[in-house]
Amino acid sequence: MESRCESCIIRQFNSLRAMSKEELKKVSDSKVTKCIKKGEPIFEEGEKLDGVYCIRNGISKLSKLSANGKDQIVKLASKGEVIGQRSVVAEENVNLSAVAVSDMEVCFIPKEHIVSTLRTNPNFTLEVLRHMAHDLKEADDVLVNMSQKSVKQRVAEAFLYLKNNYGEDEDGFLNLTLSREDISNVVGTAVESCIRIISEFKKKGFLKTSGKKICIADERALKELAEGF
Amino acid sequence: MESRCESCIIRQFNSLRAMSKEELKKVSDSKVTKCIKKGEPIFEEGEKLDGVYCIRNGISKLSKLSANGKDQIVKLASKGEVIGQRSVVAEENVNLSAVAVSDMEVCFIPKEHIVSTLRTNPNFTLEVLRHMAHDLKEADDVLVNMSQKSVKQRVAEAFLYLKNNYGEDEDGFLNLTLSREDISNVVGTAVESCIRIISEFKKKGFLKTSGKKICIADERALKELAEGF
DNA sequence: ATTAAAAATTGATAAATATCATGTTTTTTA
DNA sequence: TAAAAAACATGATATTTATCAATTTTTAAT
Repeated sequence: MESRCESCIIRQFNSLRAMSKEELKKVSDSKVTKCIKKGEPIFEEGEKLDGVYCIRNGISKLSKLSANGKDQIVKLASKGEVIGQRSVVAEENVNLSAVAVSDMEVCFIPKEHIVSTLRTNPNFTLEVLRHMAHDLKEADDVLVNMSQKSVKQRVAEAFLYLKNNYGEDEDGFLNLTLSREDISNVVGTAVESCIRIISEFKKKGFLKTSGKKICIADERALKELAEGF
Repeated sequence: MESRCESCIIRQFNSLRAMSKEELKKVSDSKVTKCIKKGEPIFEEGEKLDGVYCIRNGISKLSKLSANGKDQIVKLASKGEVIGQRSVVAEENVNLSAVAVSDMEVCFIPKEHIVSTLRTNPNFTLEVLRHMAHDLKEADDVLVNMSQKSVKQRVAEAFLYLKNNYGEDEDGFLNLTLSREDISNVVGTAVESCIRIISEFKKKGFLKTSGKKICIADERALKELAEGF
């Protein structure tokens, strides 16, 4: 199960691909692979991180607790993404909590290797910068959606997002099943409101369910709703 | 009025301070200083930028048009900040429009200089990366505020923000006066709702006005409201 | 200085969303 | 497998916020 970073495909999707052979070797020698069960935390808001986590498998929610006690999910991160990078780069405590929403396998990489490579390998630094620039744009988009779209539109978008990013199984059900509470925390709404909207979507034939699994039955309708027709 | 980057104090506040003497000289030789009147655009969403803008004076709103035709202000940028950097780094079209909310003086720096320095000077790249990491954290915070606080709380926060970041004049009025519409676009609400809340704050003695100028009369009350008491 | 246009304001009303209460179903645990 | 806990669901209601309409005030243009 343990494998070398040098031969890890996951790496190709993130900034680690800009590391040199030697740098990668050091990372590989010091990395620790961990299994994290659904529901378990990887790190918590406010902690000081000693490294970053490269996701080999599974999906994590990155969220922030607000003053009123609600958790806002800021981002979902999955295979190939590196989390904790922002706080290591900025030399600050993490501003988000990371909790597994499915069983995960992650590689912990001590920050020394990241920091020293940042200082010496401009290709790597630039690669990290590009990823961060991308994340920043996404954050802007999320903000605009949040402030300008209705809850119903945001719920519709959330399901489309889940389909586009994590796909569906052979029977057409979404691969990633989030609890109603998690969906509410992505969308930024009360759980009951979220549930009501899901019920409405089911009645209208936009969604179908089987147990906990959800299936997008009318993608076009959801899209039109999300875009605002 | 024209001056050399090498001796510009503004530079100390942004990533340009990590440039070497020679790099800075090239930048200084090719930069163009521009004056932008209140209300005029610096660049528009979707454009391809040929460089970045370093703000010497004045304040700009960075906003994004949503599908329903409303402008969401994502950030206010002022003296010392470099705008357009994200899109130059990511080699993408700008995702935000920049419009002056007060008279401005900016220096346009052709992107070649930024890009080549990014490739060769890891200190500079790291400095840009740190700034971007900071912006990303701020974006997360804004998102959480937006989704978890009421409009009233967000309006209160907006005024506190204006005071903390741009200060007040000798008579206690905010240095930066935004139109009601701009405030609404920061807060993400309808203009009428925003005006009603400002009226309420005036009645309660939290704010005072004189013509267009606004004065924070009871900062503690606004803070408590914003924090949620 | 006069007129036109834009910005600010207020009221009335409708629509969206949250909250509270309660019941059901599903999952977990002893 | 029974009991407890957690997740899901729905109704009733309150609260928040948006929308529409009309008016006043301020700013800009001729």
